[in-house]
This record gives sequence, structure tokens and C-alpha cells, in this order.
Amino acid sequence: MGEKKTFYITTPIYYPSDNLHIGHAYCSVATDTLARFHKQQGEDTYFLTGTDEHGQKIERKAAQKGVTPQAYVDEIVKGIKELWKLMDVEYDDFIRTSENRHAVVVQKIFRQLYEQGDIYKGAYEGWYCTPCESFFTELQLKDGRCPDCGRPVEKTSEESYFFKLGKYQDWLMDYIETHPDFIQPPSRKNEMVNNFLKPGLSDLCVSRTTLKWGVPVDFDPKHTVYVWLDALTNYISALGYGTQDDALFRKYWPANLQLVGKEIIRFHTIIWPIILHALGLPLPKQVFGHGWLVLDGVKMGKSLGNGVDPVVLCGKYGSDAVRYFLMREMPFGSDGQFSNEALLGRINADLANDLGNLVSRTVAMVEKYLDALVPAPGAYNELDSALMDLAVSTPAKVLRHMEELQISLALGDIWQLVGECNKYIDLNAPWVLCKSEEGKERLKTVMYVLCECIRFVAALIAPTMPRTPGKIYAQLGIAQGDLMEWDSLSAFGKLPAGTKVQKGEALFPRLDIKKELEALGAGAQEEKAPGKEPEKDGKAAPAKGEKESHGAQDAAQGPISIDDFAKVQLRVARVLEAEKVQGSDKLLKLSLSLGEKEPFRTVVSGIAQHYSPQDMKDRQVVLVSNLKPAKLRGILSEGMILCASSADDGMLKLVTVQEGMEDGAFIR
RNA sequence: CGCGGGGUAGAGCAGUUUGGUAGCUCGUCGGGCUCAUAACCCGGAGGUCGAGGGUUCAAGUCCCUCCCCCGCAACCA
Repeated sequence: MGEKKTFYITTPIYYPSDNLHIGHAYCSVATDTLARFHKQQGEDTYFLTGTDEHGQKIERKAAQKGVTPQAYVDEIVKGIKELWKLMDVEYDDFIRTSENRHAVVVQKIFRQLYEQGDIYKGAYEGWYCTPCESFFTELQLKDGRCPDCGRPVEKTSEESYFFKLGKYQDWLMDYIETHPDFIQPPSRKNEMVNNFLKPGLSDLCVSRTTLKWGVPVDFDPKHTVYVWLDALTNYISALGYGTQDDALFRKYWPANLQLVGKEIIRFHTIIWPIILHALGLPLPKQVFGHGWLVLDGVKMGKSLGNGVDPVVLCGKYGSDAVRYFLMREMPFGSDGQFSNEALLGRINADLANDLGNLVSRTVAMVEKYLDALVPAPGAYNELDSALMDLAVSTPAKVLRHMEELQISLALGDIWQLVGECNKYIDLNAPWVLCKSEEGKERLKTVMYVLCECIRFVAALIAPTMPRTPGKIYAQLGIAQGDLMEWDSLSAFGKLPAGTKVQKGEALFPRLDIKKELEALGAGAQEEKAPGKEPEKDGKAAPAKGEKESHGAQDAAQGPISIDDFAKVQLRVARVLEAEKVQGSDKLLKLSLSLGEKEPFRTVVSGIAQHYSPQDMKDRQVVLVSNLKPAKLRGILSEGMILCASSADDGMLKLVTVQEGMEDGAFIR
């Protein structure tokens, strides 16, 4: 036999500075779904995921916890692997950049690029924050100060190695133009070409002397390989590139599809291709930048702390339901909304009502009217052929959409079949047919067509929902593996008559949405409600502000316990800087100090009509310091300062403390 | 004028390449059915397609101007 067609697919390697949230799950589930689909197509599929474990952020997080970086990431990675197991993300390999097998490849590549003159030693000009021991570029600075701690920085330079990106710029531009499929969706391609390639690429800093948690440069050990050369290399180090055992690399490279979030598409479509090209390697066939899950209009992310916990959702509703939702709800490539309402709605409408109920009523009728045996069909009429034609044509539609990575559309194709099955039942009314003798003959055909259609559906949903098909087969009495395969969908009627069906538990029990929302809300509310507070000030329209303040009053009904109050952390903060937010009449942007030891905070406050920036400077204010950050006019506001406002004449006064209290003091 | 995306029914979206009756899902209202997980099926209501101008027999779609939202540019998937 000839070699099977290979299909190598990767997720980004995630940064394990914190536990992952549903957004990461979205990307991995998409990758897993595509991998399973290609496997189902009979391809030799290889699915890589992993973690990008180096860097300062993790170094520091570990230090805060008092553990080594390795111990820190080990713990997080354990959680990540559990999550993938829970969500049936079935990767072939999980690469960790802290593994030796990765480090040796990075070192080898670094050396090769250095030896061939693509990497040279130079000096990295930047701004240095001594207490943080960190370099920052001009752009990273926050108001000319350290973005981490807010203290002044000094211009300095550090010896670094640089990678000559610019040298390959024209080649890459040409490659992108002549390979329109390389960057997907196409809007991303335009973004890359216009934003980066046309203005020109500057050389990339690929080593740091201040960073210790990383892969050392073997011929110059005071340097550590910096970020992208380390991280991107995982896609080939995992395959053993450049080592004795590079069989996987030879077999699977170039990757067929690399899925990445839209925020890192730049690195995967500019730096990564250039690295590969410099090494004389072919490029991945396609890099796809998927969109984000947005929650209530706010981007989901670790730093916002508003991630919805996939572990909780899978625990409550099952991983198949969560996977289905993620794949169905988001058009691939653009952003999608996430909300608990939408999730529950999908589960009830699509899974419980449409699919689950279809299986349930079909199996129930076969049991009730036909002694639980799948009947042999008689002659088909027009109703039957219409449905059969749809069933037989669906795999091709699904295939096309899956090849376009339009998983949600592929699921739409499948659900069209599900819908038509339900309609078919209604049109044929088996409960009427069963009452007469000639009806009984007709009934056999109807029930057979339904069972066979359901078999189609089961096979088609398998990549997205790996668990459900087994349950369906059990109910239909299908045990032969070949009836579960893609090839078995080439023609209608492969389901043998005479198999015994057996009604099982509901595939997806119908949910009481109100109750479920409350249960989910109990955890989410606390996070959500305060997060909305600062936004109120952000919406400049007065009418809207009024309306929302009623809502706040409603929410505040009834006495709260001391524990509720204790959740609110109030601190004394000093205003370091204050300035008006451009394009807004009501907002001031404040830089607040909580004492020398802590990073400064940026808070956007709707007080500009009452206080000028000069008024605010150097004042002590009361800060709600554990409020979930929110973006106002594009500025991340990390807290909220307290003011008293009178009900009628719109007077507003700052809450402050008496003289002499140190910055950062807790208020209780 | 930095670049990119978007503004279509209460919500979420398709339709714009190639102008020709504005569509899908959810919700809502009414009806049908009773096999099924109070599920399923049918029908109705609901849209000045962001605003203005232009081209055309005809514009959601093409052209111009403007408004608004989001993202990227800076390590959140």
C-alpha cells in the first residue's frame, strides 16, 4: 500500500502563567475537531499542542509563589493536560519548551543561523527599570514609566543577538502574494502586509542577558534565547527536527494547518516563515488566525480575569455539549459571542430538542411499533427520496465546509438533516400508520429511513462530538465499526435490517435555563457585576447613565452580610498623574500609587466635569482596588475611585481620607 | 487620512465578489400533532439593510462623503 496522506495540525503553545480559560479551549477544540475529521477521512493525522513556558512573566510569577519556574509551570501544565482530557482534546504530542528535547533543537537552530550570518551580535537599546530588572521598548512604556511598577526608567543598552528579518522581507512579501492560502482569513493577510511588511521589518532581538528562565545560547551562555525563536521552534522540535531521530519531521513537515489566535498571527506569518526559510525548510501550508470569544462585549483573557471556566461547564453539561457550542456558535475566523444564555440555548434547542429528541422518538417508535427491530424498507416514495437525497448529499457539504475550516457551517449542514428528519416524522405520522395493515408496511420504510439518517448524523458529528455517536449507536444497535466510518456514508441503506434497538437515557437532557443560569450566575455574578461598574462612567450619554443607575439600585436591595462587604477591597491611593481622556467630556485618566512597593494603577473615572486634572494631582483618594478591570475608551481601568453624588443637582465630591495616611493603606 | 474588520427584525448572523421579490437561527404570537426529552411540524408579526448624496429601468449590493463600534500596531487563544 502507498503512504497515506499526512495531515499535521498544531495549536499555538499556550503560555502557562495561569490556568487556561474557555478561549484557549475554543482553539484546542477547533484543532481537535479538525484533526479528528481528517483522521476520519483516512489521513495519517498528527496533532501537536503544548506550552510556551519560558520568560520573565513566569519567572516572576514563580518567584511570587516562592517556587522554581519549573515547579510553577509543572503545576499549571498538569491542569492543562487534565483540561484537554476532560474536553476530549486528543493530541498526539504535547511539547513543553522547558523540555530538553526542545532546548537542543533551539540551540542548534540558533547556532546554525548565527553561523550562516543571519544572527549577529549587537546591542539592544531600550528602557531599563532597575527594580524590575526589565527592559522595555519605547512603546511598552506607560506614560514614560515602567509598565509594571510605574517607576521611572532609564535608557540603556544590553548586548543581544539579532536576527536579520529584513534580509528576507522581499522574499516573504513575494511568497505571501503568490500563496494566497498561506494566511487565512485573507483580511489578516492584508493586515500583515500593510502593517509590517510594507513599512519594512526591523531586525528581531533574539536573546537577552537579563533573562535566566529560558534556553541558553550554547556558544555564549550568558545569553538566553528570547521568546519567538524559542517558542515558534516548538512546531518542528516536537517532530525531532535536527536530531538523530527526525522520522516524524520527515514524515509530517510541512504542517498542513497551524491554528493561532489573531493576536499572534503576526509572529506566525512573518517571523516563523522567515526562520523556516532561513533554515531552508518549507513553510506550513496554512496559518489560520481565529477570532476571539467575547463575553458581554469584553474580550476574554487571562488579564481580565473574566474567563468562563471550561471545567465547570464540561462538568455540568458534558464536553460534547460544550464542544458543540464552541464550534457551532462562532463563525470561524471572526469573533464570536460567548454567553451562558447562548450556551444553554444551543444545548436545549439543537442538542436536546432537535437531535436528542429525534433519536429518542425514533427509537421509541421502533420499539413500540416494530418490536424493537430495525425493519427492512419497502418501496420508497417521494418523501423518502427527498430525505435520502439530503442525507447522501450532506457528507459532501460537510466535507467542503470542513476543508474551508467552516466548522459552524458544517454543523449547520448536519442540523439541516436533523431538522428534515423531524419534519419527515411529522409528514408521515407513524402513529397513524401503525393503526392499519397497509400503514404498517409503509411504517417500516419510514422507520428504516429514519434510523439510517440518524446513523448518518452520528458519523458526521463524531469529530465535533466524540462521545455522542457511541450513545446513538448503542440505541440503534449498531456494533459494526464499518458502519461508523465516513466511507459508510457513500450510499444510503447500509444499515442492516433486523438489528435490535434499545432506548437509552436522553442524549442531552433538556435544561431548565432559568435555573441553570442562576447556578452559573452564582459564581459568575460576583465577577460580572463589579466589572460593569466603571463602564457606567464610560458611557458618556446621560440618559443611559440614569437608566443604569436604577439597575444598580435594584441590585443593592436588602442588607448584605459582613462577608459580602469584605469582598470589596478599599485602599488609599495617591494620584500621580491625571489627564483628560481624549474624545470624552466626562473621563479622566488617573495614575494612582498604592505605595512604593506596588505597581501603579491606571484608573479611568467619570469625574472630568467636576474635577480638572490639576485638582486631582497629588490628592489621596479611595480606590476599589479589587475591581475587575474594564476598558474605557480603549484604556484599561484597573479599579474605581469613590465619589459621593447628590441625587438631584448632579453635585459630585471625591471621597478622601484625612491627612497623614500612607498610600496603599487598607480601609476597613 | 496609520492599517484591518464591522454597522441588515428584540438578540446573534448570512446575503455585497457576478445589482433584479431581504434570508437563517433564537426569541415572540397563533395554529397543528400526540411518537418523543412540555419535545416536533406549520403559519404570523417584526427591517426606512448606520446617515446623506450619486450611478441605474432597478442599489443591502456599485461610486462619493460622513457618523459610530471593534481589533491590530505593544506576549491575552
